[in-house]
Amino acid sequence: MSDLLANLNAEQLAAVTLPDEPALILAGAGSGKTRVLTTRIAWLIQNGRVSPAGLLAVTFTNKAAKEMMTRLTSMLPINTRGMWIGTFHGLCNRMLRAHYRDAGLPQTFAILDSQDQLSALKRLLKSLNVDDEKYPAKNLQYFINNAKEQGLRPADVEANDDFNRRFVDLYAAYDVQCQREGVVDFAELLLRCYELLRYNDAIRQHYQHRFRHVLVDEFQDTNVLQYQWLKLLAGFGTQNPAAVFAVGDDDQSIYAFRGANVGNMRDFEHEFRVRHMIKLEQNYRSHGHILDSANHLIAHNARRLGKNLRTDAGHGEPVRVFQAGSDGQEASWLVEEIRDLIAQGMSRSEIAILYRSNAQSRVIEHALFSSGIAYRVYGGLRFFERAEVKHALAYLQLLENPRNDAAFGRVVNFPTRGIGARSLEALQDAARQYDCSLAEAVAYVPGKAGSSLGAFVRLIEQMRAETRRMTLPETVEYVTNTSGLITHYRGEKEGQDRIENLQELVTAAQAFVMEEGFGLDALASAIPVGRDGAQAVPALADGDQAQQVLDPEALPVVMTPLVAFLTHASLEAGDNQAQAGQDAVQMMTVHAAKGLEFNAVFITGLEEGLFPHENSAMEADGLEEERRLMYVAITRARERLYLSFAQSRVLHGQMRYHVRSRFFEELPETSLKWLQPPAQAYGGSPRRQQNESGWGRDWFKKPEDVPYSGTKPTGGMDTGNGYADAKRQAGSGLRIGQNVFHNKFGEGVITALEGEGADARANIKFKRHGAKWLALAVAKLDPID
DNA sequence: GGTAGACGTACATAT
DNA sequence: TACGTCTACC
Repeated sequence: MSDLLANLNAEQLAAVTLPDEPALILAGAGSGKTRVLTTRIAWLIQNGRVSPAGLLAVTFTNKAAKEMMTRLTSMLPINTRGMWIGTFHGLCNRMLRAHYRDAGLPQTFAILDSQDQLSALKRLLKSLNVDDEKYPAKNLQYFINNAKEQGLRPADVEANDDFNRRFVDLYAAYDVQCQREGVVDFAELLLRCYELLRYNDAIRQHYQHRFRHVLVDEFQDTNVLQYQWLKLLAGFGTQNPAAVFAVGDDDQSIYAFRGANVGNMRDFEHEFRVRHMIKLEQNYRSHGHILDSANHLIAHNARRLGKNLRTDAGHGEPVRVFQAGSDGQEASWLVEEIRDLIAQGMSRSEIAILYRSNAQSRVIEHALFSSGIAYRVYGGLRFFERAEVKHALAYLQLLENPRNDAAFGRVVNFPTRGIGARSLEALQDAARQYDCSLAEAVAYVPGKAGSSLGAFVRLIEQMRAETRRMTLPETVEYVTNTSGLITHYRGEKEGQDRIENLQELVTAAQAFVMEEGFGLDALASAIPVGRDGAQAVPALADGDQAQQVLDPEALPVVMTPLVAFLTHASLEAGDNQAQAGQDAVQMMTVHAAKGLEFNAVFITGLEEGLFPHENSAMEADGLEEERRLMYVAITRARERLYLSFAQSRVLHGQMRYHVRSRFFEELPETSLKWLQPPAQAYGGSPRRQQNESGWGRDWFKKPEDVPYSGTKPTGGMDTGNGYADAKRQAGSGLRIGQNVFHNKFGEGVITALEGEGADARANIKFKRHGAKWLALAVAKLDPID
């Protein structure tokens, strides 16, 4: 029985077993935060303090939510699927689906991701003939999201000048457009759900009665609206509020740019009269020098709740610091250090390379690639964000809701059907005139344009009819074929990859229906009845929501497999690379690294202007946020930490010269090991002298070993080197049977070789992309073992 | 009406 | 580098 509590330290134990009252847990990096949160849930359930249906736990990322469910399943024999554990967006979506009518939404509302939102805004600005020089869609997007994150509708936003008034008007027009099209953006999910709870007494009271415990992860990253939502849900100010258990770390607040408000922690403490505040300061992750560095650094921030991490682990290795002449040298040094680590037996996936912005990854990728070190880059274009996948999803969205103008506009002429800009303009005019959706406006367009448009609408209708009795994977496959997408890409020279992604989408649909418990034979567009033993659907069909919400065990599972899949695609953009699971060095931004840990961590590009980023200087609290970001980066490391900066680097196609980051002056000198004399920084002065540990490798003596001398006018990593690489490869003896690594296709094996010199070609069978002929003069191949 | 190529411009972090 | 817009030409 007490198994759950075994191996918790005193602080953790106290947190897990707190009474049913508001609590704030200040959990330092690596202090077992997730463990405390999940053990708390398990303990509450095991001791009968709450039923699985009576608690709600919310996180920010899908990854964290999944992790929580996995751990919970391993602690208790319960099915977590029906539980209210998820992200803010996921949980709000779920509530909105269950109460779509009260929320004023169509049952099958679609979710816009940031990209979709931006194009919706561009469309709006165009239709209103707004000068996009003066009112750029991006600024408008920022304005709207910012307002929504504060819980403000257009009428609530104060506009003190004409310029701002225009923004407010556009915000209002955007909301009207979304409503007409039946789409909802990320911020709207939260705001709409908040309003649902706020203005509908029956629903609010239902959830307030139902959730006796509300647990919040990463509380420091909540925005104003999320906090308000939590207060409503937890019945703040009512007779019988839920116990809110908030876990967070003010030192790790790094999302101010998307509305995170660290002040929520203080507000929570005061408003909820928190009597239980527990600090988890015992760090189980990092060696001493690493932790000292983190503590020293973060002490430079003024506004903190105050916390100091301690560890029982020894000092470990000092933090290695490298000053490179250029970004290319920095990358070469990384490669050498990583080789050493691998030689010492560290697995690649335990090594992470972190950087401030995604653009920095390329030079590093190139160096790793040339050295044949497998790597994986997080971020960038993810699976569900790819153009061809989005096209297929747009067709699927039209099956659910033909009024979705975003989806309609995306594919009405893709593949091309003779519906050009002229026809579309006529269609948009008609839609405006009759105040209807594009699909409905088709009837008003005369002539040839009208008939081509009509044919498209009939195509969609036909697809809807034909897929009525299909399962989700069948529907996806049918749509990719019948839409003409596959045929279209077959005719394109780079089309094969896109076709494979479309096939992958079918596979993803198969996996999805299995994982989500729909099963392989569930119809795509039918609401499953009795799933998870839930009986939520019939009540909804009656239109009697009160009945449904009064049943505390009812799980509002009202999504059809297709709607659920589309939702999944919007809320979880998926992974970006095929080689998951492969033992590869991990590359990502510091933001993306939050919540993760690695044996060895490289923090690169530690230069003024980059990290701290130059744009941060413009924001209030900007520098402190950068420092917290650096704190997050440092505390990712368990055993080894490496810091590097380059005096020159190619950025946006231009050579830039940087001074090393001020953060170096904020780290404890005794924990650092400079790998060579800290030379005169550009425009700055050296603070440090050589320390006792001596110099590292002398990189400056062997410029010929450095793939990037930084002398090229542009980044140009693909130019020039290709042919030289090919010669080197030819010389290095590629042979049949040889395993190779390709940047794009991943691992493969050579099955044939042909031609010589510039004509040399190899047939390679790739694990994930099938067989391909690649010209050695062009393809970048590296032998692997 | 479709399409390929040239040109200009911008670009931090992300559910 | 990557994407939107413009232009020439089919």
